Amino acid sequence: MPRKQPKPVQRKPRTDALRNRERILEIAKQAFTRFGAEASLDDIARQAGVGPGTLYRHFPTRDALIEAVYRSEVEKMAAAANKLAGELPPLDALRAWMLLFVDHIAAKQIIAPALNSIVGGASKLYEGSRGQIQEAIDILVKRAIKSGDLRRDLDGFDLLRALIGVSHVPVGPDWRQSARRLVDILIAGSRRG
Amino acid sequence: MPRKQPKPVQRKPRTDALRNRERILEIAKQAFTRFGAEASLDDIARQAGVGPGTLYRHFPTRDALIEAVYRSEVEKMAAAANKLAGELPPLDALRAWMLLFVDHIAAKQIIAPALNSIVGGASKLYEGSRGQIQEAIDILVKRAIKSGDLRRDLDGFDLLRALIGVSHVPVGPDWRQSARRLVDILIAGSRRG
DNA sequence: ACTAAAACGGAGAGCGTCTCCGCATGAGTA
DNA sequence: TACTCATGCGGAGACGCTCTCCGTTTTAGT
Repeated sequence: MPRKQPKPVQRKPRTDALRNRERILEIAKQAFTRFGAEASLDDIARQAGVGPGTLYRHFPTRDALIEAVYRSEVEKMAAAANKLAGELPPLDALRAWMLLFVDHIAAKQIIAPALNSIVGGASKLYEGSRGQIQEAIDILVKRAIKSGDLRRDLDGFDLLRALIGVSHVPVGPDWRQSARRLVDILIAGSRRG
Repeated sequence: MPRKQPKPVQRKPRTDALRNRERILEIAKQAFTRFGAEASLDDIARQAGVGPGTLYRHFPTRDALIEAVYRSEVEKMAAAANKLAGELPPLDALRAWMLLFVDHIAAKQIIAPALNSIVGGASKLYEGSRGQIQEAIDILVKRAIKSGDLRRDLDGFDLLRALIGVSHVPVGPDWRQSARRLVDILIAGSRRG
């Protein structure tokens, strides 16, 4: 009998690793906001005071970094869905969430390509975030279908795609109004016919 | 008195120039379809049998090339709008055009980022194509408003954005169905309330 | 045929991505 | 505290892409 089992150790992650991870995320957030999703990763690493190797170890792909940066936003949207579902009538809740979604995006225009990656990304990496957002809108849609407000054949994902489209096309000053109009159209068109 | 005026010459463009331009467009079309809007321009040049310099002289920016490649598609969409407007009742024409739009895009999935550039692009270069597409949908929307089928506050551009959104998010096998569902929703939501 | 304008195309500067691996550091242990 | 080795660091460098510059070639016009 071995006295020391191979120890399924899960050593505490090193503090410098954690520190670096945070630094990178912080800088990346700024960089993506300033320069869009194309920001130079080596630049981010440099500004964060780490080597490129470190950045790539933490986030193997650009997409992984993007997802990490926006993960908290995604989680906020998911939380909001639950909250709204508990507070408002089905249809109002859905409308409120959709408006929240576009507002949220309008606030940080740059998020759009990122979101696109998250929702559409083929990579397994996104499964998590995509799942969360999809779940969020599904909760609201299903509830509104059950209550009889919406057509039975409605798919939340379709709405999501339309929303992303709106946020994707860069646009002038009437951004917000345009977005609201579209949400109205989508909701109106989603009602039980 | 100068015997020879500076001759406002408009020399016939050299045949090799034209030939190269066509070659580049042809290859670029294939490349964008295969690899998306990120396809390597030097590669395109190489395959077209010209130097990078030649490609860049004809199309100073990647966007310029993209627009040139898809210009004919844009023109097709514009022509279709006119044709449909003359053949179908207002609402049917609009629906048909929207379906055509997504089908057209579904066929060459890769077109989406390009379209995005064309519609949203800040650069003056796009003015032409954007104008054409916007005009196309506006014709149909305005007609349907006039006939009383659609809400008066509808903006064709809003619909366009939604459509682009749909085409933008890469998606699996149910692409087409999803697109049709969304068109239905948009049309239903656009009716006079 | 001749010539000047037009177009070509490739070498190369510059930037970005991403990997590899020798070295530094800090978590566990006594 | 001292030791040790897994863990993490970071920079050098290979590679690919974009875009420019400029000497050479080609062609339209005469």
